[in-house]
Amino acid sequence: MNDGGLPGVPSEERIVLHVDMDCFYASCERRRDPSLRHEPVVVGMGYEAGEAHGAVATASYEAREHGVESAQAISQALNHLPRAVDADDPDGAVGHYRPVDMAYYESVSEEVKTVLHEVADTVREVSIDEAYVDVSDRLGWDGAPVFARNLKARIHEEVGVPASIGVAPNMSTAKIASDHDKPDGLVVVTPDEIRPFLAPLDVKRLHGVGPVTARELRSMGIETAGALAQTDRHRLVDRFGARGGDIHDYARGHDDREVEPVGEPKSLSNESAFTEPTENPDRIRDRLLTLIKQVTTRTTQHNVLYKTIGIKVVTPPFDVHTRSHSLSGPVDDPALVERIVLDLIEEFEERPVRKLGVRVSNLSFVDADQASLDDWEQSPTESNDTDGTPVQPDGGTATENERSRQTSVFKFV
DNA sequence: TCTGGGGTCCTAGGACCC
DNA sequence: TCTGGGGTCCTAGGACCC
Repeated sequence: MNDGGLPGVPSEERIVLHVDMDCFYASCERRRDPSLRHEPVVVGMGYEAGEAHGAVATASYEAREHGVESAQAISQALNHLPRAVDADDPDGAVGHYRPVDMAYYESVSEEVKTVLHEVADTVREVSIDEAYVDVSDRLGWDGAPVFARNLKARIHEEVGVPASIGVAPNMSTAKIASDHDKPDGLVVVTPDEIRPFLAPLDVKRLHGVGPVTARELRSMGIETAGALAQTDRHRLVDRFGARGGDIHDYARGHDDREVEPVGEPKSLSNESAFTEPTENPDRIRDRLLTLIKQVTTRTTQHNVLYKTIGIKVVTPPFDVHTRSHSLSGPVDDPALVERIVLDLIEEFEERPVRKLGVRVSNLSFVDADQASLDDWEQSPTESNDTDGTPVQPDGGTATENERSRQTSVFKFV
C-alpha cells in the first residue's frame, strides 16, 4: 500500500466496505422483542395496531416468503399474511405487525455507526441502514475477509442486528457485493475478480440504472453489466447524458468516487398524500399548513436558513409539478413560507390533488461557527439583533414579503 | 406494480449581466 | 442601435436512491 488513503491512490488499491443492515426496521423490532425472532415481521408506515391502513416499510424475510413486499398496502399484506387475531386457519402462518418507530431505529443506527467509526477512519453514512467505509490504510486484500467477518460479528454482538457486507476496490462494486448474498451475507470481490463478478449481472443491479434506464438499455440489446461494459461510451453518453458515462464506468468496475462523510443537506422537505385525490381548497390549505409547520420546525430547530421555497403538487394519474420562489437572501421565516406557499398553490386551484409537498432549499447553516461573521459587518443603520438573522449577501432589498422580518441586515464588506 | 416519504443530481431554457 | 459570446442564477422536470 502507499501512504494511506490520500487522494490519488489508484482505485485498484482501495479497499471499500459497504455495510447494509438486513431488513433493518424489522431487525430493530426483533432486538426490542426477542420473541419475534424467526417470526414473520412486518413494519408498516402509517400503520396502527389493529388497523389495516398504511404501507409496508420493511418485511422480514420470513414475511416475504408469504408474498409481503415493500411498499405494499397493509390491507394487501394482511391478505397474504394475517395477524394472529384475525387468522381463520389456526394452523396457518401469522404475521407480527408493528408501526414504524423512527426514533428507536435511529438510536440503533447510531450504535451501528459508532462501531463503524471505531474500525475505520473514513465512514460515509448513506442512510439509516447503510454505510461505506474505506479501510485501505488499515489492511491489505489478504486481511480483508477476516476484517469484514469480524465487523459483522461485532455489529451482531454489540448492537444485536444482522448486517450484510460487501468488500471491493470501489464503492459501486462494494454495494453490489453487499446485496449479492443477503441476508447476513459477506462477499469479497478482489481487484482481479471484479470484471468476472460484474459481467453476468443484470444491468438494473448497477447504481444509477433504474426502471427507465434499464428498459432503454434493454431496447438497445444491453441486458448485462458485461454487455454494458463493451458498449461504445459515446453511445451511452449521447443517450443518457452524464449518467451514461457513470454506468459505463461502474459496469467495467471503475469508480473513482472517494468514500467521504456526507455534508450538510441541500434541501429539507415534507410531503403527504391524500387517501384519494381532492379539490377541496380547505383540505389542501390545511395540509399545506401542516407541512409548512413540519419543515419550518426543522429549520428553526437546526438554525437553517433558506433562500428558496417551493411546493410539489402531484395530480392524477401521477403527474408531478414543482413550483418555487427564490428570495434575495437567506431567511428562516415561517410566516413568509406560508405566504409564498399559498401563493404558489393558487395556480393549481380547482385541480384534483393526490399529494402535496413543501420544500426549502438553497440552505445555509449559521450555528456551526460564526467565523464567517468576520467577513460581515453589521450595518450601522440596523438594530443589533443577531439571532436567526436573515443575511443578504448582496445587501439588497428583499421582496416586499420578506422585508417585514428583517430586524437586522448584514452588509458584505 | 399504480404510487409513501425524504432526499440527490442532471438537464435545458430563459433572464440578466458584462 | 445592432449585435457576440460567456457566465451565473432561476425555474421546472426527470431519473434515481434508500
